[in-house]
Amino acid sequence: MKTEHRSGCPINLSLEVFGDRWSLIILRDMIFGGKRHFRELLNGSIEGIASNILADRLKRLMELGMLTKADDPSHKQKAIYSLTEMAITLVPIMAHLGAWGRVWLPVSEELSIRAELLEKGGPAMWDQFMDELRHEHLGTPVAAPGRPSVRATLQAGYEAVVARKASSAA
Amino acid sequence: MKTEHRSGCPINLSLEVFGDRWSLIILRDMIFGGKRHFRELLNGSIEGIASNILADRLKRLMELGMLTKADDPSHKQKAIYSLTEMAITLVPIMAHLGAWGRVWLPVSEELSIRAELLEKGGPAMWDQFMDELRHEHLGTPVAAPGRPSVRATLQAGYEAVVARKASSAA
DNA sequence: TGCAACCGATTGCAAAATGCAATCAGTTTG
DNA sequence: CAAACTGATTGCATTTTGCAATCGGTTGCA
Repeated sequence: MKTEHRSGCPINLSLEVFGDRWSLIILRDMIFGGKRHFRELLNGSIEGIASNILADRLKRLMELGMLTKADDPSHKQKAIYSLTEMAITLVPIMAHLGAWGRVWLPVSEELSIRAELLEKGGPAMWDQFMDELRHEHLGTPVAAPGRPSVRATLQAGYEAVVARKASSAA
Repeated sequence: MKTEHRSGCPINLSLEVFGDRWSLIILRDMIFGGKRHFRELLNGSIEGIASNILADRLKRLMELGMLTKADDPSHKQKAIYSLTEMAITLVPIMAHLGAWGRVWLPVSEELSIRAELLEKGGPAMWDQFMDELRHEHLGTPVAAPGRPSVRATLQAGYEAVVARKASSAA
C-alpha cells in the first residue's frame, strides 16, 4: 500500500483515489448498473474500457479499500467484486456529480434520467439506495423491506425514456 | 473546442472535465484560497504543481467555460483568472468530497479543518459562500452584507489549529 | 540608469500512463 | 470434444505527466 501523498488535504487525497478517467466509471457501473463481474464491467461499459485498464483499476480499488473480491461458488474462475462501505458512501457525491453534469454538460436524455431522478429523490433516496447497496454487497439486513428498490426505480425511468424515444422516432 | 465524448452520461462527462489530478486542485485554490494569478497558484500550491501543467490546465478550464481571464490594470503582464458560475456551483461537490475524504483518508488536521467547518455549515453556508464567490468573480452584489465571509471563517479555523499545534509542540 | 525580481508562460526531455489488439490457461456448456 | 466464457496478461505505439531550465517582457528600487 502506497503511503506517499502530495498533501493531507481531503480534496487532494480524494483526487488521489479517483482523480482519473476510469475509477469512478467502474464504481458507477457497480453502484447503478449492479455489475459484479469482470466481464460485466468490461462489456457493459458504454465508454469502452480496455481490459488491462479495468484489471489495473480493480486491483487499485481493492488496495485502496473500495472493493473486495470473492469467489463465485457457481464458477471456479468467476470472481465477485463487492463495494465496501467506503465506496457505498460515494453515492451522495455521485448524485451531486450527476446533478452538476446535467446542468453544465451536453448530457444525453436517456443517460441522464437516472441522475435527474436521483437528484429529485434527494438525501432520503440516497440513504435508501446506500442501504440497499449495503444489503447487496455487505450482507446487512434491509431496514425497510417491501419498497421498490432505488436501482429498479432508476432503471424503470431509463427504460421509459428509451421506449418514448423509440416510439416517437417510429 | 473538443466535442468528442465517450458517452452522454453526466458522471462520465463530469469526469472528462475534472477527472485528472490537477484541475480540481487549481479550482480548490481559487475557491478556498482566493488565488487569482498564475504565480499565486504556482507557488501557493502545497501539492507543487509544475508550471507547464498549470498553464495547460488553466487554458483547458477556460476552453471548458470554467474560468475566464482578464488583464490586471496594475501590471501589463498580469492576468486575473475568474471563476464562472459553472465553477462556482462546484462548491457543494467540493464540500462532499472534503467530507468523504475526512472520513476515509489520512487527512492532516490543519488541512481538513476547513472541510470540517464547511461540512458543519451545511447547504446554508455553501450558498453564502457561492454568493460571495459570485460577488468576487462575477461582480454581482452581495445578498446579505456585513456577515463575516465564509472564506475568512474557514481561514480563521485553519489558523486556530495551526496556532494550537504550535503551542502544544513548544 | 541599471539591475534584480517578478510576470505568464514555453521548451526539451525522460518517465509513466493510456489505449488497443492479441493472447493466455482454465472452466463450463452444449 | 469443441465452442464459448472466465479473469486477466502481454506487447507495443501513443499520449500524458513531471521536472528543470529558460523565454521575452514588465516593474520596483537604488
